[in-house]
Amino acid sequence: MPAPILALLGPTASGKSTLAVRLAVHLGDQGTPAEIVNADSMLVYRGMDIGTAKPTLAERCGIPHHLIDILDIHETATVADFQRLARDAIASCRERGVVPILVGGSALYLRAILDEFAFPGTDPAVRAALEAELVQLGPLAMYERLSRLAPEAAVEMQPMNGRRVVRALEVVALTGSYKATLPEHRYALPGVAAIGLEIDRAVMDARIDARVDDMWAKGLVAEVAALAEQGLRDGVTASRALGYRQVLAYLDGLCTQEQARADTSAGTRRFARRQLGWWRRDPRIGWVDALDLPTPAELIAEIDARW
RNA sequence: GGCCAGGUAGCUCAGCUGGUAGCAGCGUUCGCCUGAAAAGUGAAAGGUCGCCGGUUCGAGCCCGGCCCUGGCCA
Repeated sequence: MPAPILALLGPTASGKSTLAVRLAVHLGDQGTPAEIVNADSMLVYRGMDIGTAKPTLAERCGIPHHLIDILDIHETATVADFQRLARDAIASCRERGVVPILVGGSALYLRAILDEFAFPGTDPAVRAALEAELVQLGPLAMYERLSRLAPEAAVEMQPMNGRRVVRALEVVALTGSYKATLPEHRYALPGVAAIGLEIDRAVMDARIDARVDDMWAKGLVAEVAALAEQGLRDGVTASRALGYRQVLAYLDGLCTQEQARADTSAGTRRFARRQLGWWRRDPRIGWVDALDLPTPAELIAEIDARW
């Protein structure tokens, strides 16, 4: 009988990381070792600690955490790579009789890991050329091209969404066709129990504001300034992270520090709402109240019962 | 107390010489999403135009009074 896979998800600042560690510690005490597999797109970056609310070593309570601090800020994280790494980490846990607890707020990453998700290939040269054209010609011209090359894919897409249009054109160039819809809600891996943390909107917003203030108090600006010295601006993904992008704007003299703080808050609230949209229509998730959390024992009992 | 500016969507504002209020920005709500996803994108809902009266076929826009806000002067 294979150990189950636990997946813990929820919007930013809902308390996922803390709950995950408590669950892992509890399971360990029960004689079933558990380890945490990160499913958060930004925790992978070394040096990005304050702004990502990366759990500290002390907060990890000795529980091994996989896929944290695995990339340099100038490297580009991608779903496909992450899918492979996370599945490897999960497989490794199961081989060792360890329960993997997948924790994260990157909805696409979670789906890519747990569901039947196959990514067509990529080609850096093709991609770079298309991206250059996007800048040059604008999204509408690219969309028009896609309409000619793959009309069935184009109708599924929004003309102004240059990012998606470029990727579609890349895949068409490489394989001749492109399918633009997400797969069914069906796990590719056996034995998954997904738990979502739900939290009152007003409380969530207040927590986000408090967390952003806390990041500032802990020295986010200094962290970003130091990373900027190391080339953060060149990191395609890392430089876009919430908090980092806004502080970079401040450091570049584009806004005041107070404006950067407010923008980080607003951006994070928007992000949290977008996260919720992904999970709202996923019927497999069992929701628990983040403000009235069950004890680890209760949660495990409920998961067992539902199994 | 006097002078000036202003009171229009939750917020910031637009509104040409009076003709059923603006594809406005932000926010909110809802949606999309396959190699940057803490990214990228679409849609919708919100207004007795400070209050009262007048002029007019018709007033956010003109006239009078009142209330409120900011600035200047006393």
